[in-house]
Amino acid sequence: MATNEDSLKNIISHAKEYGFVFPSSDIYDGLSATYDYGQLGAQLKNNIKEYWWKSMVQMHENIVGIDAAIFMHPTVWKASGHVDAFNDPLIDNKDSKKRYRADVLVEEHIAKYEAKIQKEVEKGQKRFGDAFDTEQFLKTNPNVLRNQEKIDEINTKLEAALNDSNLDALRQLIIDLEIACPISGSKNWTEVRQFNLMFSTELGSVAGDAAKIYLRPETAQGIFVNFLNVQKTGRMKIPFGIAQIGKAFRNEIVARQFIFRMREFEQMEMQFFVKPGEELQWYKYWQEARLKWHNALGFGENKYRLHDHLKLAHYANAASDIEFDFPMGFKELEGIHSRTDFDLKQHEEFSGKKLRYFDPEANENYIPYVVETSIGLDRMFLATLCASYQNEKLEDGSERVVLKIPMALAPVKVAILPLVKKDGLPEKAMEIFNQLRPFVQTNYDEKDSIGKRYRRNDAIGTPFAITVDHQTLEDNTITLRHRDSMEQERISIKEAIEKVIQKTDIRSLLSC
RNA sequence: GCGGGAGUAGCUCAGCUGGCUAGAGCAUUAGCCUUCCAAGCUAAGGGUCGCGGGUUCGAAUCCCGUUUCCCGCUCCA
Repeated sequence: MATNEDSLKNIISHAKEYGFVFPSSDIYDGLSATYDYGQLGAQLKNNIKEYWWKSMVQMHENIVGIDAAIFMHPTVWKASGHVDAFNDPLIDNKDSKKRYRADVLVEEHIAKYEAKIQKEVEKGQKRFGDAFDTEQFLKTNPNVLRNQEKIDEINTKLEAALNDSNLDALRQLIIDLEIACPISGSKNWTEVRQFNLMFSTELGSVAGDAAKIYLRPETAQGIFVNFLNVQKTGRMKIPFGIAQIGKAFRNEIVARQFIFRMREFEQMEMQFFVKPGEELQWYKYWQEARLKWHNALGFGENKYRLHDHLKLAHYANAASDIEFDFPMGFKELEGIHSRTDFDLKQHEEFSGKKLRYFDPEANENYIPYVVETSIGLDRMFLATLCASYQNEKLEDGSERVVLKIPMALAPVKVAILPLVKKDGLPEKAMEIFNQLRPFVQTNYDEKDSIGKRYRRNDAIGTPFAITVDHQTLEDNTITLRHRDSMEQERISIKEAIEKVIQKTDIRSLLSC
């Protein structure tokens, strides 16, 4: 375990040292759980996006991409359920240091009374056997009535407190009921605090309830509200998908583990609209398709794990995560959800607009079902970094740190290195540099010994190095050095250029 | 939000029973050397010791507060 913790630390240091990820506002001591992507990080991130976008949009004739605004009409979040569900009243027990949802504590308390009623019913059944009339019993038994009265009373108070967002009343209710912490058994509670997972801000210069809008907590709703626009203008036929890459914001209580959980993050989502009844077979299809996408990167199948959700969100009828083996263990990387027609139906209701698809073959219209694939871009970035980072022991006993980033994703594809800084070698190297630049991200480096420059490029994951030596001036051959094997081959400049361009092309990942 | 640990140069850290101008290695820059797998030579730059306050003749070091990061709990559509 200690080694895993160390390895995340090493990766964080490495990411900062080489310009992949910096703490945001670093010179002001950073901002909690916010990070900036540096010169190499931005490049790597863009490459990941490109891989995802192309495999979704370019490789599927029935998937198109959009880019919706972060600001959306406030009612969107009422319809989606986020306003209600992303709003939790929380309370801490001061002794056990445990945190609970205040309303859940009360509900669990209510459940105790319900259990008592159930017990009475069972007792009654035993005593009276077949002659027992449950309904009659519930209406007349004094013990039951007393408990039921309690339940009703608590429920009334709980609802009143929740509806008025009266946090003090909620706390008072917990104290009056003498609810104790299940762990410590203590009744030493903090204040109840409201945690809203959505960031809000004001639209326009006049503040007020009407102008209060949210930063989107997920990108999916931007797709749902554009369902008809895209379907009509793109003449899309079901099944079809809409893809989107964009930022989302959640005011997490604790955001941690480097870029794994941030308050501002980027999602790559695709909502696939299907005929009702066919959603589960498409769900399976996308599960497999997405695993294939991950496995094409070659990190190893054992790095991934499929985790089915047992407890489903209110909108889903099937859900699973693709988990990745991060240094801190297997964690969610991508979610695949069968969202049914929940979202479109809700938007129909709240907007009053029909969000239906007319199926010409069946000659009927319906609200499509939705299968969603949703991957965290920042998590994908972290997964790539973690899987690529290796501290290798070489045969001669020395060590090297190398990022074995898949070639197509590597921020820099090739380094052009003159063996020495004289005899016209830099000039020759520059020629090659300029030839390659229009095609791939290329670095030129003439400082320090050749071995040192190789190591520097290993550390940022450059898959190829082209070394220009004296022989190059005579016969136009160079040494092509491979990052992963450290092997070298002597080939012509022309061959080397072709090889580098071909091997690092994103197309090598897209063949399906 | 609670508890634990930490914050000193770009990175990794030493110094921290208070006391000269705050150090090392690596990295960076310039020059030398010219060598196909780091760690050759010379020189230089870089730090208000996370921030604020206090104690003291004197604080990186002691005290208080605060902030950021890591770990655990918690939360996680």
